Amino acid sequence: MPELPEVETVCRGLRGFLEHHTLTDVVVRRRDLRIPIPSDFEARLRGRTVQQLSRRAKYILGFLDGDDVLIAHLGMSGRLFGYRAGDPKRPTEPAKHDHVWLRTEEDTLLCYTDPRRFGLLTLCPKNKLAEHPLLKDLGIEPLSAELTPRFLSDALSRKQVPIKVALLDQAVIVGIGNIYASEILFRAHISPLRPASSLTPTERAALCPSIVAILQRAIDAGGSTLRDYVQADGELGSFQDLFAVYDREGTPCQRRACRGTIQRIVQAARATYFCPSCQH
DNA sequence: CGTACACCCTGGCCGC
DNA sequence: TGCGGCCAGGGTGTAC
Repeated sequence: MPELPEVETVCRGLRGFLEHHTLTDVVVRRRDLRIPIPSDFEARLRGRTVQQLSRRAKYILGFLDGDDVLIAHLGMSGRLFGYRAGDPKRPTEPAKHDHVWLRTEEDTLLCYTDPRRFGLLTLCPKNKLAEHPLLKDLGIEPLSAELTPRFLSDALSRKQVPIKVALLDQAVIVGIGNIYASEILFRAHISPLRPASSLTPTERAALCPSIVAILQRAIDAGGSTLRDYVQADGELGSFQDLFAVYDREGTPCQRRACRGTIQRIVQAARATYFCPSCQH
């Protein structure tokens, strides 16, 4: 499900439920997620107060009082829902794929749901976070000052893979997933088929503002709602209405004065959408 | 080292 | 209605 804009949206939505609140109850129904939930997970969480929620790449990090950080990843199909006491939508029984239920001292219920179980929930001591295997090789945050034309030039000049595949590489820039990679390249007028190292300095420079603009606009829209993705409070994201190319195979290119038709191709076993007429 | 590919898992949809 | 095949927003282990 989630790329950076969706994870950022979920993280922001969860703050009102979790930040400065204490976990009073932890129930794990399935431990065999992508990484097994540790056996001492419940004991280490119970009674802890969430001091701060933040996002790193596509991970949500919950900094607790005490030694630990809660690490959450939503994989392809993971969701996190918060329900206040008295919310009519609040479930009384776990749904089929509700793997973890958390409660806070004010009786907020937090449900972690993930049918495909590509996501994960785990804990890491704060002083080992930087060296955690899931986090230690992550690249730069695209919505930070680290993203510069200079950085992109250096990083892309050494890569032989197509630029679309390079944008998905979380060791270079984090947070870009399969939807936004196509949208970014459309905005930058760059063909997804171009080897990353073949981009001219001008094209590499054009990529930076496209990355920022697409991700920021998607965050502003509350992320994209495909199939049944919803935010932490159940609201729908709307960036899917602004897709220029993703999932639009066969439709006319929206670019002014372009008469092209959006094509779907497969790269690294994943769908890529682009306009062959105005992306070169 | 970088790259290519299979695989992890469940569910929805489409065609027969 | 049932079934097989394909697809899905992510990430990793393995083989070259």
